[in-house]
Amino acid sequence: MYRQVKTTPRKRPRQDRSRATVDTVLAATARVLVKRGFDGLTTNAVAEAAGVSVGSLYQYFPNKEALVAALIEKHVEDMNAAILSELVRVAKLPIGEAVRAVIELTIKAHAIEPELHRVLTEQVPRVGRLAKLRELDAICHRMVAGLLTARRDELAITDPDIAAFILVASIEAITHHAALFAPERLRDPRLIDEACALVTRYLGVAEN
Amino acid sequence: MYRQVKTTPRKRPRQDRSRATVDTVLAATARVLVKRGFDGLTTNAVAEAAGVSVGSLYQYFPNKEALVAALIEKHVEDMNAAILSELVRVAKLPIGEAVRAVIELTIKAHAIEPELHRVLTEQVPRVGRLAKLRELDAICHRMVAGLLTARRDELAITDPDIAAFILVASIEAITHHAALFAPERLRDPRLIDEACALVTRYLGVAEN
DNA sequence: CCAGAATGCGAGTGTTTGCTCACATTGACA
DNA sequence: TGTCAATGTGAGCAAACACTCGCATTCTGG
Repeated sequence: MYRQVKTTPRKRPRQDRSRATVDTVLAATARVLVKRGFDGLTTNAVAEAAGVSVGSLYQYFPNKEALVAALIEKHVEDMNAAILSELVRVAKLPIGEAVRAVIELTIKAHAIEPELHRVLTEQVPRVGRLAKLRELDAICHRMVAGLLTARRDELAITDPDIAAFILVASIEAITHHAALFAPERLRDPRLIDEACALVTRYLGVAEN
Repeated sequence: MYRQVKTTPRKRPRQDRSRATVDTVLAATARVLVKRGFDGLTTNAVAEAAGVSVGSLYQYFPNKEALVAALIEKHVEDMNAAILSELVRVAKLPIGEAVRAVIELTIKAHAIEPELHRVLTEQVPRVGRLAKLRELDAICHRMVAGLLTARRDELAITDPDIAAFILVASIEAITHHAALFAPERLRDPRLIDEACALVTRYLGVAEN
């Protein structure tokens, strides 16, 4: 249906030199995206910004799509890692605190390269890159569903799966929306309080 | 920062004939987008699909951007209209019913040209088209904040503005997410029940 | 019925840009 | 130190595609 192109690397970098090249190119891709926007992202521009020749770029990325795909993958992995790494610790806290911690984690994750995040979500077509997003989304979903199931007796929910779906979508959207449209709200403690209230009241947990 | 191009029509269609052309072209744009994706959207392809020459197309749309901009504008207006037109009626219902009605309206709005909706959200860069989106979002936001304020004494909220922000973002996200990633959920009454629960519990309204 | 405006046409043009390839340089390993 | 693989180079090619322009057709108002 949609034009689908290969985004797997053409060649594996074997020496340190070439690994550095790959990193430089990816960093340059991010810089060009932020500075010139998606329209201004040409392979020549990226190569120039990276201080590398187009040829070298094409040694490791089969096409422009692959460049963007790799960048998106890295970015969403970084964001997800920021949340998942702490989720284990959070699991041990009392529910009220756990909820707040998760929300604050989500906000913190959105503070990772925010300009890049904005460009990626606003401008970059997600053709053929949704698989990864869905995958990470599913991981989040399962983790939250797990947390809810583990404490099921403390909560007023019927189906942990549906509850997780609703909560993940809501918290993500509130954070994302605030980050893009009203960044000042993210510093407003009332927003965090209300987001916590949304979750705790839904879960039937006593508010502190 | 980003490349910004004019998207205002080059010429106003004055006769019925040309108004029909404009409509045909827009409809063709939607068809091409759905069938070939954003990458496959070329002005020549649109003209051909519309059974019109490229020249005619350029009489009314100064460039390809304008084509897409007009389509997006129409689509979001259609979706917003579906919600706003009913919102007045809803305002008179008892709160529990009003909440459910709004949620069902949101779902119904997402059933308007769903394939087009998917392509527009997944593939089309929103460069220079966010103003309209923010504007309509702000309208929704104000309407909901108004509803909340009007019934403030029945509700357990402190700031109707923040509450509206949270609720609009959440309901939109739950619906959108379900529509794109798990359409079968939209037919699951439990999802709607739980979404209602999320809102009513947050607002401190007794559940039925 | 006619003149001028509005609309429609589509082959062709100019530019942009993704990507290649023939060659140069550097590193690994014996 | 020599050899081959790995890596780097960038001028230039080829294709795609947005957009123009000179002309044909249709409509409108008098």
